[in-house]
Amino acid sequence: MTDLLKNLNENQKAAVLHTDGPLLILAGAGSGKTRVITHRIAHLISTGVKPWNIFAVTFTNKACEEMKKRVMTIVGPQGNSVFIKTFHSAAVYILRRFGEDIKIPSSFTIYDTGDQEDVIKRILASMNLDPKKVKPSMIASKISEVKDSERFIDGVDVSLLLPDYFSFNFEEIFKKYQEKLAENNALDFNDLLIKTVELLRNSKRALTELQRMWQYFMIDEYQDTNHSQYIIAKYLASATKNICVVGDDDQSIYSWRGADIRNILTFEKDYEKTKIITLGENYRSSKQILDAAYSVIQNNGNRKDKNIIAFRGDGERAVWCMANNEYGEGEFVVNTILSIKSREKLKNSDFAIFYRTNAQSRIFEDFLRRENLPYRIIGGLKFYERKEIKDILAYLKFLVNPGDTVALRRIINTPARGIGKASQDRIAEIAEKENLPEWVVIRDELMTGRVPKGLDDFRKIIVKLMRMMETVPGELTLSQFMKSVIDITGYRESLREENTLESNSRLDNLDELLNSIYDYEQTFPDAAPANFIQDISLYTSEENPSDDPEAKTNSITLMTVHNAKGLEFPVVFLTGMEEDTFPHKLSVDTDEGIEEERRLCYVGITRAMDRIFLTSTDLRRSYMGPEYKRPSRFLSEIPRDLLDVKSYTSEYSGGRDYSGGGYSYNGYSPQRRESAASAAPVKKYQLPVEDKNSVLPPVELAEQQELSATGSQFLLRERVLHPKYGPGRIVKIEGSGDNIKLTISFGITNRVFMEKYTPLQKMN
DNA sequence: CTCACGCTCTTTTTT
DNA sequence: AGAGCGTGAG
Repeated sequence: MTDLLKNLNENQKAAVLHTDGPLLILAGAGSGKTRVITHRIAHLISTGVKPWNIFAVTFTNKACEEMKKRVMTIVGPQGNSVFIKTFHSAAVYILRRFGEDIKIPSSFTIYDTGDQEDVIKRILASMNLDPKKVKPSMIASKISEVKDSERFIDGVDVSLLLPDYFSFNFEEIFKKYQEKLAENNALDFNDLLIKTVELLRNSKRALTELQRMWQYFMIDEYQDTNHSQYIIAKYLASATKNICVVGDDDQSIYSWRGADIRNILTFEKDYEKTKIITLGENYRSSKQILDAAYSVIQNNGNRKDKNIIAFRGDGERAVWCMANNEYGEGEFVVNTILSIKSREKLKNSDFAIFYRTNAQSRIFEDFLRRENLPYRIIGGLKFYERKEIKDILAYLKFLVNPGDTVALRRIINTPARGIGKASQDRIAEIAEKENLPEWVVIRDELMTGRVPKGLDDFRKIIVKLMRMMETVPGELTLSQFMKSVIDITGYRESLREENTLESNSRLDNLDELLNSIYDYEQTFPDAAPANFIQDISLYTSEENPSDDPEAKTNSITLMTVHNAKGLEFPVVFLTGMEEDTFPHKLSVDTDEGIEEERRLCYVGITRAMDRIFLTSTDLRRSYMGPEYKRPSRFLSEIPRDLLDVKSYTSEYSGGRDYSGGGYSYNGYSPQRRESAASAAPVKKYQLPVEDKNSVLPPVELAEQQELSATGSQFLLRERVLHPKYGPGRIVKIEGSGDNIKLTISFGITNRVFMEKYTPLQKMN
């Protein structure tokens, strides 16, 4: 067992050896935190603690997976018996076992954000509120915010928690929402935690039982816990007080979700005789990277200053590359990857591209595909959020829980059976009047008047599937049953008939779903449909289930900075380092907002082991049109001697253009070209000729603008007056002679005209 | 009732 | 650039 401690420093050792009593580990980035946790688990087991007596929770699915993997490598198969979960899945486990004590049937389903919004939409409709003026997503996040709040969890009435500035009755919506969920036997993400708190408060039996089972607690990312998570931990650990929490206030990035940084700052007050251990040595990043990261985070006022010691040598300087636009940024990133790969023996999986928002991923994907570089995206468009997957899972949800009207609405006319809105409303009406579930109205054929033919089909399909499901698992495996669901409902058939590119990809996705169910039942052979449904809802942040392991290890990773927490890569690209992108526009108004963005930036930089590239653009297109960008303030917080500044200009524009006069200019004039040492352009793309000039050139390059060689009487970028559309600007000239086509931008929209037939007037 | 088309609005991070 | 909605034809 001395082996276990061999590769640890003094503080890490102390943390591993302190097994009994409260322990607070302040673990800076790269300080070997996960290592300590896993070794600590191994050490506990080696001293005779049973694996199933250990409870370890992390915050995200990915971190959880990582921890499981690493525990398994150290302790072997008995690692399987250690309870390692996310907070939410731990809550599901607890509620499934003991929820009956507070009247939560164990068959409850979990509503994700989409389901929540469906419920809210229907409530808004019933209250005659315009979903355009009152956005369901806004209501959903407000509801979530209330439910996350400390006072709500401590029992304060909703009416006292609501701001009074709403033009509508929020309280009524809230109450109806809660009723609807109860009616549907559903819990949302907040409920999982809240109900667990309620259970632990009210069920002595549950608490005793759980406390007997779990005697050692470990909570990772403690700075990200919200109030209910804090309470849950407190209840569970109250018997033994063997609680070890790990965190770093500099990496708190979830306050918008109710995470309360005070939980870590006051831990020592909550638990008497807390032992505090600081892990201040960074083993991950080379010194220059660490210094850059540190120079950023130092600008936060509200933090405990810590002395982070770089263990590694100086390494390479951080690079800041200013690109002319997002295509330049994408090209720079991909070129740099190719260039590094050609010089150094690095695998694709050694590279990661981070961005602030998921929407930024697309351009990187395009460039990576172009170069045939395999990549995988974490988060973003999630597999289980695809329409066809949600549809089929909605069938299963409904079969398991026929009270789930959200699922019913989803499937009743999917595929189309001629049961339209009118019929659906009538069913709901009858159900309301007779005080029966909607499904019973359908099942017992209580509908009067004109009954759509398809309704009878639907009834038969559901009854048949319900009978079939009774034989699962047993006669039928879950995956066999799900295959039947896809077939019997006619879903597969309707996609086959469509026979488009899209429908075929949907069919593929359904096969992937069946594969993932098959995998699931290998792990849990006795799993009933209900268990599967419950597990799957929490699985949403997982990547595509069919990603084969090979691809996983040989792919470049793309993800948001939030998703990057806890991970590390030899080469990191932190992209979109512009004001209003990172820090994000919606966070810049408050000091707290800025500080959280800064912590996020710190998290991003400290993921890098050997090299970090920060990129910004001068001009970025969004759906609002092109916008001039100023470099992120975080860049200016890094001293110049820690930054290698480059610039990169791409002529590629993705076949689109930036022109049209309508872009906003927020006062920044790019005066950077003097340092224009172009970075590692390994390879220029073959550009379609007509794309060549379609990027609006930077101001100082404007004079280099070539004259159009097509024989047009107009010049590129010339201002013209169109008789019908008014003033515009020529952004593209194609063809020659009588066949010249002009693309003219009028603010947001572009239109193409034949020069010959269009009476344009020059405007200069 | 369904489908297709065109219009509008979209602006963060995740369990 | 894309989703979601309303409208109008079949």
